Amino acid sequence: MDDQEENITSVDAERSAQEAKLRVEELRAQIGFHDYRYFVLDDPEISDAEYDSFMRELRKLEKTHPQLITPDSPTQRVGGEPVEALGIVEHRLPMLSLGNAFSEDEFRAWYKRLTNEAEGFDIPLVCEPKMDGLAVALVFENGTFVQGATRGDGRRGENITQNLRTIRSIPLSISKPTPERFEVRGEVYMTKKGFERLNQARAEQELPLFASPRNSAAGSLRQLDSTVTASRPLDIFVYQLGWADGEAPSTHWDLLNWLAELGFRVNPLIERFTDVEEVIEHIKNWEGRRDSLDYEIDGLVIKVDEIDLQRSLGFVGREPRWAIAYKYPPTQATTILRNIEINVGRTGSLNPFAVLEPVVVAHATVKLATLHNEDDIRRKDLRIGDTVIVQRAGDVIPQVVGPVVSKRTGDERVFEMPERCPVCDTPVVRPDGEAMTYCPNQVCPAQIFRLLTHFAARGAMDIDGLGESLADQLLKSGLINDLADVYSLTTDDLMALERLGEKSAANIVAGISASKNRPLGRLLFGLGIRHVGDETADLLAGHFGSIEALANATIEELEAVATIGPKIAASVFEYFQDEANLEIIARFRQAGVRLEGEKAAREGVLQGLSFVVTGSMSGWSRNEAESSIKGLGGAVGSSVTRKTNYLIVGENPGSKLAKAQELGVEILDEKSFARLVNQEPT
DNA sequence: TAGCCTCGAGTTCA
DNA sequence: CTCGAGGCTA
Repeated sequence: MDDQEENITSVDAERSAQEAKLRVEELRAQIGFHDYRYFVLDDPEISDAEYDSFMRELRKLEKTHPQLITPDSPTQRVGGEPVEALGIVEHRLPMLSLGNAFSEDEFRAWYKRLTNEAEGFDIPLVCEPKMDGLAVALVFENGTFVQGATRGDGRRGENITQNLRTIRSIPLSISKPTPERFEVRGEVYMTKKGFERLNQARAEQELPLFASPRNSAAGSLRQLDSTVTASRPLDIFVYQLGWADGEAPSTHWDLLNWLAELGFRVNPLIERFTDVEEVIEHIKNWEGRRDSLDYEIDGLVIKVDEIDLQRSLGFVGREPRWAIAYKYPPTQATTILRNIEINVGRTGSLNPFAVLEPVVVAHATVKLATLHNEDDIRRKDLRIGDTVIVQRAGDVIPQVVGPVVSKRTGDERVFEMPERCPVCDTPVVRPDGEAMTYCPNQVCPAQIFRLLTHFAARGAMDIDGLGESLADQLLKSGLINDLADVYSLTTDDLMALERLGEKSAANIVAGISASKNRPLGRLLFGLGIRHVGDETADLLAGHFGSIEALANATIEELEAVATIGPKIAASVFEYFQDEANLEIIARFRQAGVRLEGEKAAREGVLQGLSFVVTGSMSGWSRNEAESSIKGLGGAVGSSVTRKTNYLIVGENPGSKLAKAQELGVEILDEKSFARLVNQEPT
């Protein structure tokens, strides 16, 4: 009897679990559909009450059958534990930036270059508003949203999947057939209204206000606790397919429509044109109307419609040639140029900057702006006391555009470059033909200070805890006089400094110690040799393999390296002729700082060879290809020259192929490349 | 020698 | 993000 009873209940339980599963799926589909109607189409089909009752039922079922909860359930948009830190996501295909056109002429020039390559045919173009928000990449697997990331530096971004799930117009699962895996790109933004409401609420709670819709969208997306993100009025427009394992439409226009059909929110203002003149008309049209939108845009993006044509147009550097951002003039403000002061850089360059009467431009208060050099000030005819026009380039970097001449009173002073270094009083020099004026004193305190902070900075030796303020203290106290002194610092030395306890002193010493093992390229970069930035430093490290070898290289040997010309060669050569520099390196050696390259690089099979990559490969991203070349000691160039040893050709190669054939550079296809680096594509 | 492309160096503000 | 400058090709 007992047995039978148990059987019956377990059968019941099974049946009800089965039913619950079906009902849960049904509810999710319903809710997904109504989310789409409400948040994407802005055209709800049912009342809020009906919607709520679906949600309630789903929550209840999930509570009694927790095994049915999946991450793509609408109940999971909000919630989950706050995370400690946002993870890092490598983009399978880098997220690039766009070239800019600031005028009709620049835009026409861009189009002309396209038509030249397309043999004079008219090229259909698609125009879309350029949202002032944050670019994100959304990855879908089997129709389910599985990962979302910020653009970051383009190669890797932050994992904000949980935060993106809270944006209701992003479908968590797609009911229509989709490629097995694909990535959609879009811009997350906040409406002007939403931003104002948010700030109002924050003002009432006496919380600090956000500066702009863009800033608050950025802040909201980077929350560690997604419930905070959920409370922020974010939305998204998708505008591109990153990549897809499967079929996708062959024009950008069709692609956008397809994305819309899949349930993504696509900006309804997107238009397609077959004639450039129409595009220009459209651009002009929108300039006046941009304020009427409830979101901020900083221009329009114009893309080539044909995706095949996009592919064959390819890229220049990090920018696609098949798209351009037409930027509306940035917002400007006028203020008073109070003074022009001088910073002394690491290279001894005297860099004038404007001290401005604080003024709000594009949501930020501007007080300072770089003025680059003497010529620039002359060219603009800026005088101290002038009323000047200020803007933020790319809505970020403050820039003095020029004086308002009509506001001159006659009391303005013309700027004169000082004749002596403002820091060490050494007479300055301006080499022939150069725009910069320099303080020639190699031990000018300003130069030493900048050199030290550069040495310790992130891209160089990356010494934790050694920032500007500590560098300043160390130099002033005389604990450090040159770079090598860094490695003789003790915790006792540091504790003698103000406001430094035992713990932080120990941390700094540990940071210094950890920096001894940085790759050779980082050290070379940190030395601050003129014309040797991070790229050239890596190149030299890979090529020579050790400081020793580099120091002993002749000018000819240096110049033999691709992209090293007479100037860089001379600069490097001279650096190692200087006794003081050699002594510092000797002391690095004593302190145990690594002065050799990576083993892989030095013994790399591609040592001394230079490569250029063109076209796209199926098994490698460009980054992967380049890093495996570099990992084996090879150098990667961006254009084919006589010094190039191999051109690696993927699908739809660009003009580099022709050049390589012309110059007789050896050409490798993907397979032979994979064999060469002795590694199957990933 | 001009023109294109990259790299280097200095920079702002939240 | 900007400008300047170096390297390289045409």
